[in-house]
Amino acid sequence: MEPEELTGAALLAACSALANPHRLRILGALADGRQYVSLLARQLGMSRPLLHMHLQKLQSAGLVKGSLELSEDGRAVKYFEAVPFTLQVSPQIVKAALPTLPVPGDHGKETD
Amino acid sequence: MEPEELTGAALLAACSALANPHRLRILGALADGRQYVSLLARQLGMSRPLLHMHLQKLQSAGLVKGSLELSEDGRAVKYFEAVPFTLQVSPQIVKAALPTLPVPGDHGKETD
DNA sequence: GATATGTGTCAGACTTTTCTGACATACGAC
DNA sequence: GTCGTATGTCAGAAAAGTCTGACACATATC
Repeated sequence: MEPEELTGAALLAACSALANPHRLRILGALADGRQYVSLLARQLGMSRPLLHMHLQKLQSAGLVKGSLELSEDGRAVKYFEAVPFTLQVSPQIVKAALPTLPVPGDHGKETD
Repeated sequence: MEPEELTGAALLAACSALANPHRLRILGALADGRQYVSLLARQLGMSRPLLHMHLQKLQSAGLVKGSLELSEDGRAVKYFEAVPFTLQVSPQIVKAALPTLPVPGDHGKETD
């Protein structure tokens, strides 16, 4: 996530993912190390479907990474870990990312 | 906005302010230099009330600064400029900011 | 079998954000 | 006065985001 390859879409996705107190807490908790969903939900005091949704958004932005594994006793366990990114934002960086920012009323498809 | 003084509330406010394509465009446009509201609205192709709202959010987060001035011919003109900030975010930085992140279900007032 | 653990997903309600159109003010020029 | 510029604000609609409760599955243990 160096400034050179920071697209407007990636910047927007990252900021949107970080624009929620729950997701900040989740990311902060994963900074210590990987954890699986159900336990993380108990630690943070939130419902599992809700945590699932927030993790999904964080993963879509590339801020966390999940991997489904099989524990020794055979149960499926999904671990999440924080991606070691460093996001840097300044007015100039935002300006540089604008050309790759999707237009709101644009649905792609117009390459005639 | 050095990491040392980045509170959870400030981080959340900044990310929330940046989590919108219009506001990214506004901030990018102001990276070139100051501009007044009505002209900026025409340049960005958005309604003035809408731009006003977005500028308000950017200002609340401390990302832009507005100043109402009197032009030479006596008309009131409000100029906005980008604050020269540099926001840096990483899992560790988020974790460090968590203690100063307001609790969702907290309305202050409970110091009995 | 029943109970515990883990996984994922869905509909619907609720809340927040976004956006428009209309209204208000003030000043200068015709 | 009327027209143009600038400013700010408001109510209400529309869209997006958030959250819960229930459902599904699988595996291990009692």
